[in-house]
Amino acid sequence: MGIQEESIRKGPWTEQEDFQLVCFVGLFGDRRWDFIAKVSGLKRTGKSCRLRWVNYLHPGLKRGKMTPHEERLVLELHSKWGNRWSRIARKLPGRTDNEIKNFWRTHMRKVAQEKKKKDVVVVSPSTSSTIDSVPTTIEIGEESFYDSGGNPSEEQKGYCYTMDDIWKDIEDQSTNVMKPLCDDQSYGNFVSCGPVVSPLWEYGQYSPWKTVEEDNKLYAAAGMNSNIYEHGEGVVLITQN
DNA sequence: AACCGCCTCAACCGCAGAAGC
DNA sequence: AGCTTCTGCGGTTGAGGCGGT
Repeated sequence: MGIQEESIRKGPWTEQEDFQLVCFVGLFGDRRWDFIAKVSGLKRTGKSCRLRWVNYLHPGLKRGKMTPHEERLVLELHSKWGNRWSRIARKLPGRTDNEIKNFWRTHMRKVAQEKKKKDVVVVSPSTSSTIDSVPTTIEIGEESFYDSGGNPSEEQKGYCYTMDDIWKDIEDQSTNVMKPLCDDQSYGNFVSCGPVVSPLWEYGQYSPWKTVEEDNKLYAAAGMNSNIYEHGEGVVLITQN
């Protein structure tokens, strides 16, 4: 309570705020969010800063629609782990738990609606609080997935772990367009990661900044000597700190 | 052109566990 | 060992966009 909390900003982030956050994460790394929130002058909570970074500003993020492979992987992993979104996200480089969560909700809604249309009656003891109409059994093509309703059974019995092929596919795809960042994911470590592919922001649509020039300015202002090249559908960022 | 309903996704909240002191 | 602070996770919400009528 008090004066401090009254001045805390909420809601959508502005370009200026993004800029400040990128600068300070560049300086101090992506840890100690309360500290970053304080020293950056952002009237945001550390939590809010972290979320903005993780879900939107992180340079390893892959934007845009999920590929069929990714969708399939999400479904498979959800059938295995339930609503462990962050755990699932770790298996999809460049995707956030939030993104996967959103995808799942959308997906489940669609499935539920299609089920309704087909007039298939499914008993639903699901404990999910968000998707009431989600059936326990979801049929996609020839396969079935079991919604654990956020109460996953670790390694479902009888489940054959055959994700390797799918995962390999994803990796093969992703090596051309993006690489996961190394463990220490601060901007300051770009160089040690070698050339790093930037977020696949589509300018004017996903990028918080509108042009390559603006991006270069931003990273330069953040103390990062970088060159951004447009490359097909995405944008490649090479830092030379 | 205006309205309406649905969909998407960014951002919030509360909670739990980890880490630090 | 116990308290405080930080971090991460999962659930939820609401604004804005979009398509249909």
